[in-house]
Amino acid sequence: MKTRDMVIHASLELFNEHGERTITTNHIAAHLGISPGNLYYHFANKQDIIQEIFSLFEKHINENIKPSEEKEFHAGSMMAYLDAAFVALWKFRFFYVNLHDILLKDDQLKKRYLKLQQSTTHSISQILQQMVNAGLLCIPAEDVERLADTIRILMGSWIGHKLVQSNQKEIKPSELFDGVSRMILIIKPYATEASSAMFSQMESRYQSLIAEDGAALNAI
Amino acid sequence: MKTRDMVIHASLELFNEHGERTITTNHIAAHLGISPGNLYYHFANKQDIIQEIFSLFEKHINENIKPSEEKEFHAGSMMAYLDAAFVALWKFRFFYVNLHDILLKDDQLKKRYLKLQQSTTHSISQILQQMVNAGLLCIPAEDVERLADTIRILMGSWIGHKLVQSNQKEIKPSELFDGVSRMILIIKPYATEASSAMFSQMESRYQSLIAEDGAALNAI
Amino acid sequence: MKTRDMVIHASLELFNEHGERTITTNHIAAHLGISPGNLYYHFANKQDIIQEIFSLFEKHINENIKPSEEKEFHAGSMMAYLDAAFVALWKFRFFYVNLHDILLKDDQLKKRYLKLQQSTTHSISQILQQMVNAGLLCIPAEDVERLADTIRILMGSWIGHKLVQSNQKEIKPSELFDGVSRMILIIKPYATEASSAMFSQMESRYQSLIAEDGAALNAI
Amino acid sequence: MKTRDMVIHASLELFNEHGERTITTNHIAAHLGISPGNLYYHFANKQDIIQEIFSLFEKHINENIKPSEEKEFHAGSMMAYLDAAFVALWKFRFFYVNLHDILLKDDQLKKRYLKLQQSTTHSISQILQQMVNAGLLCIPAEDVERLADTIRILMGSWIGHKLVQSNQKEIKPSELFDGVSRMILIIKPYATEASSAMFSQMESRYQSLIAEDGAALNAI
DNA sequence: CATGAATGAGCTTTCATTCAT
DNA sequence: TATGAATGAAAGCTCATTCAT
Repeated sequence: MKTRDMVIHASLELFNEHGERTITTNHIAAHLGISPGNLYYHFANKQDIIQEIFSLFEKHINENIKPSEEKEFHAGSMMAYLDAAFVALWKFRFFYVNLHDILLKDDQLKKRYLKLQQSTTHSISQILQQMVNAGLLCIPAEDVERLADTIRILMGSWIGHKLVQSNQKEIKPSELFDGVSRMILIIKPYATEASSAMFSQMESRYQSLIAEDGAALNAI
Repeated sequence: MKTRDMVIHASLELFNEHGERTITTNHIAAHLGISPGNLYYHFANKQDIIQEIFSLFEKHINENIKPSEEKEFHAGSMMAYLDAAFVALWKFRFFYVNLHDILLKDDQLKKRYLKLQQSTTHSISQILQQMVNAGLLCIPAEDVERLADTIRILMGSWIGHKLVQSNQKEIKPSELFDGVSRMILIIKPYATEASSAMFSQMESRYQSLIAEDGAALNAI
Repeated sequence: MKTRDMVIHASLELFNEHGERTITTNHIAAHLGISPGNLYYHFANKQDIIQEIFSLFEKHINENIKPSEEKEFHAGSMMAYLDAAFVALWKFRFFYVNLHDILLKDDQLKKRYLKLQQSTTHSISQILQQMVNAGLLCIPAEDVERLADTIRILMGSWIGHKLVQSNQKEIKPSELFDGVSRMILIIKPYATEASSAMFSQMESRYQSLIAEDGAALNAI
Repeated sequence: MKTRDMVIHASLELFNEHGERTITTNHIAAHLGISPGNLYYHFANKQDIIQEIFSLFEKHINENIKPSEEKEFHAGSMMAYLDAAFVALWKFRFFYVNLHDILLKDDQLKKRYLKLQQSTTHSISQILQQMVNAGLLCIPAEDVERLADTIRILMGSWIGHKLVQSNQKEIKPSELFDGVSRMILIIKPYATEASSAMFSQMESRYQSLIAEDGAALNAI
């Protein structure tokens, strides 16, 4: 791997584990066994590294998280979306955990973040609307977008809260599943008769995953 | 006011406005026109100040935010609770905005925070249960606590997200009301026939407050 | 002496001896046996120190270098002025030797410098005019100011050039006198019959001082 | 053009425009679109580049600035000399503006500089002596060399002072002419009756050039 | 209670220079 | 000849904290 990429990945790793505030550029360089000068040969400054991590985040999302494009709605597509979303949040958790501080110093990054936010809300809206169209949900038309936005906010804060609650630095996959199940909890009351069985199935699937504390996501 | 209290209040103010990361102990002392030595006479270190602010937060919550103790449920009691909660979050917003960093270095504070969290979730559970008992909500018994917890998380992150989204440092009261209305959005689908009118009323009340961009909370 | 003043004087000394470019704030602190933090407790940054040295320079000039206010011109007053001026330039030589670099980064200081320059030119003009009025010089009216300005420039660059020419870091007082004698050289050709004797005297005085390589200024 | 020469010329250009202190070897390489390694293949270090620029300076002077070799003195020859000298100073201005710093670290260059200085003073002496011989100036024999040296110093500092005084990075040709006119101002009082008309002519020529702010030197 | 000077480790960043290819 | 990644010492500066008074 090229030094530049090594820096990006090491930074992500260290930021995630110890927080962006704690990790200095010297820490990163030392961790990789390179000189601080070399790090600054590849990046203009610390923010620049963060921006590059954010680019990785955007790429990850574009490649892994897209609402299904099929006309017919499959129950699995929502689950797939949520699973993927929580994995993404976990992989880039330092960002969400320090959102305010990071965006405070970097207007450009803030703009990129807000754009991503918008498109995320849009994706969630789309999924909800698909489900409405399929007769699986019954949401007042004027509430769809606000609901989608609320779900997005909740997703973004979920990992931060889990991280605070558990004393370990590592999060267990089951805790991610718990996040997903909260989203389902929010959506479920809008279920129609046609879909309530499906939601029950989904819930029990996640409950058992949580119970198993499964090693399913170990490969993350 | 005693120096000790002045430090606490000034710190809260400065942390809220500029972020805990930005505000140094010297800033606080200079802002008050006292010496750094004096500040450290009253506090062991910066964390100590934050702990005291947290005490203030606890006190504020205990005094202002309690689920109604009446047996019968009044629609107003939920609104009162939510209003008060969002005002509290706004008053101590720096804390929620930097939650992770602050708790990372301070295990004792973390414990206090987790305790407060628990009791908050409990309060929300209680309110939900009261409403269930009053026939206003229909929530599966096994979901009440998880729903309450989810609402709490959402509340805790609301202000952080608003702060990121709006470019101003100040938040408008209407934005707090928007937060409340999101909570209602989450609860509303559980409404029974008996209460749907009430929820509609509540919603329209907040929508108009948001529209007014009311000066109602100016006295905060 | 207060730390603040110690820093100013040590900086002046070190800048003069090794050049402003070479001397870092850490050098200054180490030289005084104080911590870098302490230095920055007293000064906002390196430029701030330089500004304070410049204030010292202004003060030195205001206190020591003023054209005589007497109506009648005494030969001694010009000599006194020139002597004092060259001593001042010597004392603050680092500034003139790095003029361009120093002013490039500091617009405020540049303004102060330009102001001082103006008043210096004005002082020299005044002296020349006094001598014209006293019938000691014969300078076309339209040339007085340009001549004064030229003399000022020459004075400002004299020490720089001497410093380059001599290999030692120290300058000998005789070299300052050489500077003065150059000024006299510039003015002398404008002498009238009435004053040519006086100029001869002045010249021979400085020639003998230069020859002596006198210890006269050792007390500087 | 060979890489080596490209580096020399680009460095001269960048040093002149932004100052030697500001321009790094990496700037130079980037400006030329070559690698820093390549630059260091051609030059041992930064000083080496400066030395080469100085060689260019010497060459420029030898080719363009020589006192007329004719026995008889023409008024034009002094003007030609001064014009050429100021153009040379402008072309290599970074050197004079940072003289002290540059020579401080490089004894070899210092020796070369001192040699050039001597020969310059000699040239000016020669011109003055020619004019004395031609009965155009009346300078005491013992003053000729000191006067020449003084003129040289003044010339060397002229551009530095203009650069400080004007806020622009560019100097106007008229400002160079102003420099020349100062030299004439220094020499003029030594004029004999036979030459005073000539000096008046020269002065008015430069005054009008200054007034015109002429584009005459645009081809520099 | 209060002052304010002082500490010092450590931060981000720079830049002349080197060296394997 | 040329590349460009890499070095590393050192720069200016910060800030939570200490301590003599």
